[in-house]
Amino acid sequence: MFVSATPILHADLDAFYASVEQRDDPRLRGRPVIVGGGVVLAASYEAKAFGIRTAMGGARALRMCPHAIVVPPRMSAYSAASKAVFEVFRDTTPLVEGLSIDEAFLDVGGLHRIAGPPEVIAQRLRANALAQVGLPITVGVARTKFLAKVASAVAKPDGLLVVPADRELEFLHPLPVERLWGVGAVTAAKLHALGIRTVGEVARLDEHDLVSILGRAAGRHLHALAHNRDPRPVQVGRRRRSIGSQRALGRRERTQDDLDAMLASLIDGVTRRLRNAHRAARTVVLRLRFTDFTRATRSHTLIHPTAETELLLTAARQLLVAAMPMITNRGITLLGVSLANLSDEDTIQLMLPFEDCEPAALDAALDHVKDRFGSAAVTRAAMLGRDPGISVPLLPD
DNA sequence: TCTGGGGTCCTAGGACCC
DNA sequence: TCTGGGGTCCTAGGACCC
Repeated sequence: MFVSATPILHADLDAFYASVEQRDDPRLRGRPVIVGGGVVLAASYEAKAFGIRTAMGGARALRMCPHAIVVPPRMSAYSAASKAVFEVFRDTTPLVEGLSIDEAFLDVGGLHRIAGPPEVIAQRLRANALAQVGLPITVGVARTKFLAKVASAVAKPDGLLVVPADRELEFLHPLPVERLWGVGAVTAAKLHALGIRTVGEVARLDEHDLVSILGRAAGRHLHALAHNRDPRPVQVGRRRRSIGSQRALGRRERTQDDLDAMLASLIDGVTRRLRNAHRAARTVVLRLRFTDFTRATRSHTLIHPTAETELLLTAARQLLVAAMPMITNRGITLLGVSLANLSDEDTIQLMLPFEDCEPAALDAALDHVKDRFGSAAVTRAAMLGRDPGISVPLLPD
């Protein structure tokens, strides 16, 4: 009996921001559109035909295509469009794993009987996205996530590509190494230096050799992908692991007061998003970029997670003050902040040093927490073993 | 007009603990 | 007393992705 392997769809919106602009303004349709200003955030396929690429400087892009239309980004419109498309995805199957604002994996393994074969499902998905949201999507279909993603990249724009289970390596091995997920400029250069240009050539390498060239994780990862071994399932409900915000500053000199004000506004925005997401953070990361394009990060981890602006701002300020000599020396061009080590907002955990975990000390800590949060609903948790602590469900203000 | 803004994951060293 | 192994956490940096 034929048992079909779990088919996975990778759905990818084409030139996402630019497509939204063309959808919302008929005058932009069929014309080269650049979203962004100083830097190209997205380019329509008409613009890409002139060689314009994402992250390219705006001036250079306009030299390549002087009649391109430049529109400022409208992030809220893209966010709304993304939500609408993800609704279409979830109407197809509940097993949707979002990868970014404009792409997702769909596990359609159990759907054959009710919805037909994967290519039919994929075709319908494309039609629905276009009819219901007005945006073109490209879909790749394969037995593994990785191959589905490669297939959609090969098929775009506005395409559909199914990689049959018995033709996988035939499809994969002639492709350039850059198609492997996780191969960027640096890794590609390393491989090229060894005369390795195709996925098939990577597949002929020993895993051990690949690890010695690229490091443990990257080596193993690439070796597996080159043989199309990718057992990762589609995961629903993955949670964000950090929230951040940054601002490019140009090359002007900045005083510490300028930077401090900017930091306050970054923290304000980011903590707002944190609270909206009902999360709390334990680690504050300060991100810096300098005139020579070197970067630095400075981080501090708090004893317990918080979503309070003041606490996080204080920590960020201390990092900034400590970094001032470096900033003065090298000239800052970007200031950013990101919050990591996220947890759910409705619970905070107080971790006590092991030696303090006698009943009396725990009771004292409990009282402190009750004072602080005025909560009668404080519960003790995880008091045994190596990780004693107190878990506190926060009451709404 | 040299290079935006949002993320993820991995590595490596030091501190600390058992 | 000395040495060592194994584990976790924190910090900083780097590669990569869209």
